[in-house]
Amino acid sequence: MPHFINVILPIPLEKLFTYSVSQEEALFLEPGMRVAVPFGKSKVYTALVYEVHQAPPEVYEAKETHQILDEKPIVNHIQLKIWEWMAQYYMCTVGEVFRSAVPSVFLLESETLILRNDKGFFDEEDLKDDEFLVVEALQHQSVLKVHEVASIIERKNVMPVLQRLLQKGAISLKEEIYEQYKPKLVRYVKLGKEYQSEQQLEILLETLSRAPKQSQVILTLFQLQAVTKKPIKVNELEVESGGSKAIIKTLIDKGILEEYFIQTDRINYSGNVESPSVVLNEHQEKGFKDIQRSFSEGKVTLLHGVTSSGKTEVYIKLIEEVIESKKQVLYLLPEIALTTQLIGRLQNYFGKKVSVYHSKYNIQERVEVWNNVLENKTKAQIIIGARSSMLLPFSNLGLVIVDEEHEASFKQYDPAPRYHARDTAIVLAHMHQSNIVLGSATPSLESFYNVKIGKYGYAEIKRRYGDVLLPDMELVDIKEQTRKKRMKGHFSERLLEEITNTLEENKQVILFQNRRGYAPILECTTCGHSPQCPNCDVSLTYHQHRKQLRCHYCGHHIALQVSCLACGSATLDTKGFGTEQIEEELNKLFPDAKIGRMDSDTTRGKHGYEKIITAFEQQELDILVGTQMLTKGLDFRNVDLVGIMNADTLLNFPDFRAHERSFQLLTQVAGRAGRTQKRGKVLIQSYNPYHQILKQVTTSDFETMFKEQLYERELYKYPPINRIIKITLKDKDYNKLNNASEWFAKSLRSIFRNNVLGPEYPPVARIRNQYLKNIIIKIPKETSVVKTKNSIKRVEKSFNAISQYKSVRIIYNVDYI
DNA sequence: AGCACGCCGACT
DNA sequence: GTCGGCGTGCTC
Repeated sequence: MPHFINVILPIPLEKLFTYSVSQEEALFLEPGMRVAVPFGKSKVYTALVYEVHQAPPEVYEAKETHQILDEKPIVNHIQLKIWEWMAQYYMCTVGEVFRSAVPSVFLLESETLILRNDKGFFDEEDLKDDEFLVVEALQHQSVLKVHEVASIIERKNVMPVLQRLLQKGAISLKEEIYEQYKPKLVRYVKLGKEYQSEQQLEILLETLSRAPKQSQVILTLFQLQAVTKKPIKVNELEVESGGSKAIIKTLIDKGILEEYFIQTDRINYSGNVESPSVVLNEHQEKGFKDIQRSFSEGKVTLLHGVTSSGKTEVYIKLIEEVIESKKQVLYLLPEIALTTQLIGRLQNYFGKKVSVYHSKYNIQERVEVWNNVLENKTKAQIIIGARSSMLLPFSNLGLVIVDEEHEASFKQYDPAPRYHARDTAIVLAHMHQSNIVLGSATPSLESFYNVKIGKYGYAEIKRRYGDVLLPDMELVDIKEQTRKKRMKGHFSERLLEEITNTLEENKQVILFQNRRGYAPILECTTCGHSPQCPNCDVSLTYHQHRKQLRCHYCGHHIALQVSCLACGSATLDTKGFGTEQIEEELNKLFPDAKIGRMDSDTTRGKHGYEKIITAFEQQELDILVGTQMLTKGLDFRNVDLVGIMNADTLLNFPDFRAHERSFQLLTQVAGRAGRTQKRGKVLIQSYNPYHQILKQVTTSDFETMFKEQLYERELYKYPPINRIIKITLKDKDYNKLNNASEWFAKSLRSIFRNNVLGPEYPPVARIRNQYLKNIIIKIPKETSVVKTKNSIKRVEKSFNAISQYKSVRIIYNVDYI
């Protein structure tokens, strides 16, 4: 009886693929193990076993499995279940989920290697010039890679040449798979075998008497060994002896020292566990009790705590209870809120049980966290991480925390799967029968709505920690000020006054401007022209520090122009402003103050934030200018004043969520002020200070904001009352795209009537020379979401049957944010 | 998604 | 003539 496996391939294809295996392999294999399989003409892919069975495929012959890559499954059955749910719900393939769920090193891909064919006999005379070049190169180098051949013969398409060489018997090809994960090895040294005894050592030192540095190294090693019985690291020896790498290397080469390697873990927390337990104040305690009550009813629970109310302590208390029962904990945060501050705090309580997982960690570290979770190790009992950490191989989740649940960055935008980590985590928690709490100072309308209709439980903390008052908020009308010419750059008199006062009191200031760079657009005041990106339909953004104009979509950049490209006049001026410009203005206005800037330009890299945050914490900086990065979970003790440079850019954003977002963002930024004792001050500059949202922010009136926004969403059939799916069509041919999207929208309209919007061009209608058009489908709450998706898929099928539209890409974004 | 195959215009 | 660009179809 033959045996087969159905596998998931990491590509956007709906189907599973069937390969044949031997009986032994069939007995050994389990779902969740990786296998290498041949796919297409020449490639070898990493696939994941989905099922092992004996039903031969009917219409084709299954290829043989190339190789088994795991001894045990690296993915468990709950993961396979959640992947399928994600693929179904977010309208993508399981393969795409597979690709983004596992660390990239798990997905080995083959590379074609070109080898010399020693057995073959061929006539060199018979070779063409480029063929000869390859053969010649193989005389010096036993193996070549395809791209190396390309550079040798200076051509792009090398396969025909290689095919000819293969036929002539000059070369052979090999598909090699690489295991990319390398355990971290630490290098140790010990004395060589012949020199272990004291006598021999003396003789040795004698012979080295003319090499004082070398004998010093030997002596140090001897002393170190006497003190500790542990192995001696090379680094350690180098530092202790004052020797150099070269000296140690010489000794190793001579055989006097012997080097060896020990595999270590990259993830090691070496700090002390300081706080045995948290003590909650009465408000936190009440919140905690409410959460527990809601959990006992089996409900998803929203923790609504004002900024600085100490939600983290409540989480810690919840975690404590769960780890007692040996279950796993997942603590999800938006990427930008994953700060050293917070990680440090959790490690203080839970020490080695905490592991961190997010994209700034290198792939090797991610593999280790993955394996630790898979093996349910104690060191990975509590995972704190961004969106993708919910895809780790949990087998035993007891608690999921989604902090800052309102954050839009929980939704993956590109590539597929375009999933919302909060919503998916709820499904995941359900599969694990785990509790889940969503926390925020400014809950999303979705979650609060779910509380209102009784679907979610609710807990609240209304007071700030230590009973500190919420900051005093003031709106500043900059329209009036601009008219009266009272503005200094982008600063109103009120804001300057407050900054001066705050600095005089030796307190710190945070200024918020939700735009990085110097100014978004460079414009000619004579003709109104502003430089555009040639590949995308956007104006280029001006970057002061590099004297460049850059496109934020495709990375295209040109040097800063002196005169207008259209009319030639030297009357170029900036329009709009970013953090960089604010920083510059501050330097002039407050020459004595130390000013820092925090945005994605200044916080590159794994430890990017830390430097700036630490500097500000330790009061090396007086004023910190930043984008929304500033809003997340940072706890600065000495900040008295928060200034919002311009609230209007947020409010006028063309999106149905703009008002909700503005409320959240402004409230969160304001929450950075006065977190201890003294009441903080917040100034919001705006051209439109009578805007409802601004009023609601200043009075912290979440309920009214919620009611008004919900009313509007209901009126215009937007979430949370209705669901929406955004369909993006993409093609490089403008006319084809227009026809195709009209066709698609028309077909959809025949089913969903006026619940179809568009097709419309997005704000940026062309990116990387690809034109874009959006269609939005609103799904009324009484309608089946599954049926709707099936109907859409059917429309797509007939669409794909039209040959002229085949090249048009279709992208689904379910619950588009 | 990748990749081969095949057709067609643009050059060595 | 050959190269590479792009459209099309297929992958167990």
